[in-house]
Amino acid sequence: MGKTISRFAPSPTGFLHIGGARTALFAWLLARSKGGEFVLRIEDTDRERSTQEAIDAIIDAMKWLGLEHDGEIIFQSSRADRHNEVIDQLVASGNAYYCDCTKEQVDAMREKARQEGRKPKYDGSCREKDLGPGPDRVVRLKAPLEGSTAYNDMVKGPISIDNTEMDDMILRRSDGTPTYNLAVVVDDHDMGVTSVLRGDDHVNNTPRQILIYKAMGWDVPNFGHVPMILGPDKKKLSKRHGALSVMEYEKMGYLPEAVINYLARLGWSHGDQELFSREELVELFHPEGLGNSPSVFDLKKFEWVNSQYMQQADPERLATLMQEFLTREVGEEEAAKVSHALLAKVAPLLQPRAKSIVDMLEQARPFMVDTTFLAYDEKAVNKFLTDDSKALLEALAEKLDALDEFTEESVENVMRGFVDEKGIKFKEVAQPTRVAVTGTTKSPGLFETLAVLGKDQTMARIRRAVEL
RNA sequence: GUCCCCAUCGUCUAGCCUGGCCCAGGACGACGGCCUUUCACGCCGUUAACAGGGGUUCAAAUCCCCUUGGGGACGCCA
Repeated sequence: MGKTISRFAPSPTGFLHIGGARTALFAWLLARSKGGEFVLRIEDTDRERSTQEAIDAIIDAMKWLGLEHDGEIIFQSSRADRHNEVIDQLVASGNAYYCDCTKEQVDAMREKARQEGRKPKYDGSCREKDLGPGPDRVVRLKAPLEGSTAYNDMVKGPISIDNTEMDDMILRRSDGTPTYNLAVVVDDHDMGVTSVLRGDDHVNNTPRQILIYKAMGWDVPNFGHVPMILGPDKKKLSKRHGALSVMEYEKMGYLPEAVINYLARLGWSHGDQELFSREELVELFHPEGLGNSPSVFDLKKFEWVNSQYMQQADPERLATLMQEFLTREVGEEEAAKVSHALLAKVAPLLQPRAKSIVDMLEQARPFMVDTTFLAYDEKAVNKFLTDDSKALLEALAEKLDALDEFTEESVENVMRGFVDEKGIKFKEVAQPTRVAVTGTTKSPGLFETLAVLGKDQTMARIRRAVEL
């Protein structure tokens, strides 16, 4: 066996949701971990439902996640001629045949079988008729009538099904177009795919596809089927059921490496390890670690994972992201009023406190607005900006105003000294100052907050607060 | 209906293949505490699970069978 080639083959009927992204991630990891290739094929043969918009959305999402594919993107719709060529070969070799049964006739066969408690299937009445091409005729695979088809699933282990369970599936429709199962096999074979990792819902297709490989005399690739993702109610996650586009998570301010990490741990494990860098994932991934039962998407844990990455992230990068989000929110002109440098100074203070970029931006608000626009929380004001504390603030302001250098250290020295001098507890002046300067009772450490705010803003805010 | 797959704390999972180290470990959450200038972070602790029943065995979460429950498939959709 040569190098591992895996693939991701979405049908472009909508955005890339979290389940699809996870499948793509595992396929990507499989290839990368073995130094192989990861190819992308768009299964756009359903022209009714496929849209360019969806194709773009899928590509964008994969790009955001960093799941780069090798080579050109293959569009299945462009390969119909090749598919038909294979079908003709199958007919010529006696592994497929024309069938002129109508849909109604086949439905009747299925109904009858179901009544009799058997598996509903086509009864093979045209198998030996030796029909040629003709209008309204389909081509069916001449599937084996006995024995069984088995394979070793990379995640589920050995799977075997009696051939009597399968009927002679249609390879070419009466309108001349190839069917999905045929197209997938031909494409995977032609692309040299050695490992097919896909969603659970394809387990039943696999033996059928193996039959086609065998009929063509092709090597059968390795198959693996990953279980689906469930919503909090244990129901399958679907578009209308909480399965968000991965780009929705981007909009909510989650980091792509957090999405990757969380998704990887959802259904895959490596001992007790929870946090994995992309490099570690590539190094440690192997399909044996994939779980075989469906898992529930847990937003709380995902948030925790994201907060871990927020803490580790480069402040410069966070500042850039905050600016992007701000731009989306208020437009370029307004966003430009907040400097990158300021945001980069604020970010480290907020890193242990923010669980997403959106959250961080929200908490950065007091740092971004000018004193005149600072919003004061009514409760906080009533509780901490009393007459007594205002007097204290005025006295403190004088001391701060005398500072030449307004740094964390100098501010701390002044405040500590002030507390000693007045014989009060630090808390007694800390909370009023905090409220005066941020408008709320919650903020990063006082000294760092004042230092980042700078002398001018600090003084202005204390003065404004005293007047409230 | 028939076939296929699945089943460990609320959730993600380790352990299962190669029985004993498991009266089941980690993580998130929840709860309590510590730290502390607020809020977080961090740290410490508590909570909580082998779906049920039969076997096999000196010994079963681990092997076998059955039941139950969940999911998927049975398309001239992908």
